[in-house]
Amino acid sequence: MTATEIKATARRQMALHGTAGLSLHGIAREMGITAPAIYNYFHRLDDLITALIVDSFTNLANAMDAAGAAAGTEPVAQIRSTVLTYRQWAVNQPLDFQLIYGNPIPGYVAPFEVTAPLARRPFLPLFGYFWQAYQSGQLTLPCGYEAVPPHVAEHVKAWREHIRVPMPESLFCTVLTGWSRIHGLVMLELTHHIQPMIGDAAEFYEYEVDAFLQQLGMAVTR
Amino acid sequence: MTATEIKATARRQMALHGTAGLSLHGIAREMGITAPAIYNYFHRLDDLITALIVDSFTNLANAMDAAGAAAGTEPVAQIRSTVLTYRQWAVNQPLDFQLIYGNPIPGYVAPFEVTAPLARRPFLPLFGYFWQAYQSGQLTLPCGYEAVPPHVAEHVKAWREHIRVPMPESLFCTVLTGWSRIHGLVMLELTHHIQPMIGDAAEFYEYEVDAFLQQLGMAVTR
DNA sequence: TGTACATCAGTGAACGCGCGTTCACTGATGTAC
DNA sequence: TGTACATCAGTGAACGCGCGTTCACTGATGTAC
Repeated sequence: MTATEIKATARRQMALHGTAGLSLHGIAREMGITAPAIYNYFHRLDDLITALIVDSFTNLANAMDAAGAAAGTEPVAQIRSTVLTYRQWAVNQPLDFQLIYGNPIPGYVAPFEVTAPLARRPFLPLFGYFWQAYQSGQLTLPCGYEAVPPHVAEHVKAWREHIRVPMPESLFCTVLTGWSRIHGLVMLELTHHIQPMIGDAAEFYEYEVDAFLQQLGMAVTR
Repeated sequence: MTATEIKATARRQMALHGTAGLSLHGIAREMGITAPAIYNYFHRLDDLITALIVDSFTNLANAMDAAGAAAGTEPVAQIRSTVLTYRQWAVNQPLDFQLIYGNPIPGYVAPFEVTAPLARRPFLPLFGYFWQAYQSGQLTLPCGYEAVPPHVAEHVKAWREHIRVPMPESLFCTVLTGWSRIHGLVMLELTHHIQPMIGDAAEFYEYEVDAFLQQLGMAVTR
């Protein structure tokens, strides 16, 4: 038995009973061992959950990185591929996605110093792609985003240094609104709120991604 | 004691322990009664949860309706006010919002025939406002949304009849993407994923709402 | 005004269950000589 | 090749706890006569 097997079983348990339904007894039962055996691999249940969260962020980031890298060197294609992978990953392992972007698990407190940098990782390449497209003149700011409100502008100025992409605040904010647009669609799909209205969530997602890119003046060539 | 008091206590319990942390014993403890007493008001825990969900959808819809009605008769103002209320309501009672738009509660199965019509209610007036704005020529379709993909178009054609708003598929879809845009922001705010990046979530939300309206060609007068 | 009765919200004990965690232990495996 | 020992993953019993739900009950309140 290894920590990896325990985590894999935990993921199956989440799929069956939700992120809040995770339990050492339940995992042990499925593995055919006793619950205390797990303590040889994780000090506490919370540590196992943290490990699962770390894995999820890492796997999501890896999937998005790989998608971007596989899409060639054109920013439009890289962005499109990365962003389609965001949804695909969420749909493929919805519970892992819920673990990092859904309701917190009752009683569990995430160690912020561990999760905060990981939470940024999936999006760092994306900022790079957008910055590259902006510099090469392929990207124009869509209307409505010129005037960044004061508190946000101030905050973003400080934060932008972190990711070493010296893009204007308005572009930085536009990229973030792009994230929220796809995130909203994914969440509404995972909670089954949007399917009744549009039928094919994958198709609708692509439609919205392409609309966003088009609004940035980035022609989509498929 | 009334069913209303039980539900109010249940909401406080959710705020403390999350939606998945709801329990009859916990509610009874806070109310200073015994758990079986609650069975005089709700047949099962699941019925209590369903009642909470019904209340949440109703309260959200009422809040949005009131906001739209209070904003006058100009569609732009009505839309803006309704949509700002969407976030405000979520921020004011985040657990009620999680109850309807977050992870499902382990073991609980929602009665679809009850919740499905309720889930639509908050958005019906919005479709009306958009339709009105479209008819009066105040609204122009933003670029990127002209070509609705085939499966979605087919589904929407059937569905549109439900809400008796004969708008074109492309506009219907645009409105839905508007929903997903604000929904994504609210979810990222409630799970504390976007504050580190933009600082002031309320300000950023308004910025995005106004950008969306502007992209529809709807000038915002505050 | 007084008595008999029905109603019914809430009690308290109990049920079987699952939980996280501890603890002393077993028993297979590998290492040192 | 054989013996003594260390290592350590996994066991099994136990702990105190909280859970949803049932059941027979109590005791206050209101009603009928």
